[in-house]
Amino acid sequence: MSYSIGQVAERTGLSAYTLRYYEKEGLLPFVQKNASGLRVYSDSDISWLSMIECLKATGMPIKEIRQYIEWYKEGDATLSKRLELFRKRRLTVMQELSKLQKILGKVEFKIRLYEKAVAAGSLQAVDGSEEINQLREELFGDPNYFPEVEEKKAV
Amino acid sequence: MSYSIGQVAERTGLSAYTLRYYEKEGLLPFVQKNASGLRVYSDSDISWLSMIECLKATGMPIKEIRQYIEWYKEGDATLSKRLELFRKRRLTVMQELSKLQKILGKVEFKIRLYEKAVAAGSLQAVDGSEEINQLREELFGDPNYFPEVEEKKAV
DNA sequence: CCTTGATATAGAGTAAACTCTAACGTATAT
DNA sequence: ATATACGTTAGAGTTTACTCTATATCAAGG
Repeated sequence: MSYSIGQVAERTGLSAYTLRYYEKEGLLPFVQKNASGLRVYSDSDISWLSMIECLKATGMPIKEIRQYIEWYKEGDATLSKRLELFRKRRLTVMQELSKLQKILGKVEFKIRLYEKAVAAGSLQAVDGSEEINQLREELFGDPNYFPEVEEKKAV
Repeated sequence: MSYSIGQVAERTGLSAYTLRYYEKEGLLPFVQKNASGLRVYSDSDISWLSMIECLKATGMPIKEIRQYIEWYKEGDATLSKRLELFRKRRLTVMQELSKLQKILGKVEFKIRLYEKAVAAGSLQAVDGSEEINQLREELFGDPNYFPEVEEKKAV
């Protein structure tokens, strides 16, 4: 099947502006144009977009995604570079997952705190309480925790 | 304890530029200045920074963090607004976690694919294979999956 | 043929979150 | 007391990823 830019925009949730921008940035080197210069997207282009969105979701900037696509175009000589790239992405995603788990714990602590505060009609009445302090201790240990700095200390 | 801007930068991993920027944006309304105009940070300011970094990690923009801080300054009248804010943050983080889990699956699929390709010395030799196609099917169903669009369909 | 709507290009504009510069004041160790 | 490091402000600059504008061409129905 083949698709117009509008159809691809509809299907992917990206705007036509964004699709042209991606192409200009070298992320979609395989999109064809017809005799009148209109873009014609194939199913393969849709797959590429799906992969691009995946890499973007791992926190990868557009420049690096272009690098991956250039490696792809260079063929089997770059297989191990691409493997290494995906391994790095896996590490990034796993770190982000564990960071977000901790963040979720902190947010849930705040929800419990504010549920109590709303019930009591006052934040001060509950913030220093035994129960809340113990919970805070369990969740954080150090109440002022800066993960970025901890990582540097660990290295 | 009290700290200079440089000490806070060291401790939090944020630059002094960023700390001043946060203050200008209304995120740190409690930082004091001494007689000569130098900033003096307290432990409470460090706690606020820890909370700000937490909210930022949930994907919250600075404008909305300022809103939260303004609600805090308004006192107990805004308790339920703040509770609602944290509940929304919890939802956002949970959605991001589940998105990242899916992304991780896709990245791990690519790693397996490229491990085989590196071993075979060729991507084509493995990409269409039974084993890989089955794995792809199990992992994705639809090979071109656009979560943002799916969400819209679901609503 | 004409209108309407989609698409083309080049290039300007936007938003967020920093990041830095310039010119000047403060703190402290020799 | 003076060099050096650290801090102040206002405001300009940067980066990323879009997002839009202006102007022109293309496609399809009446």
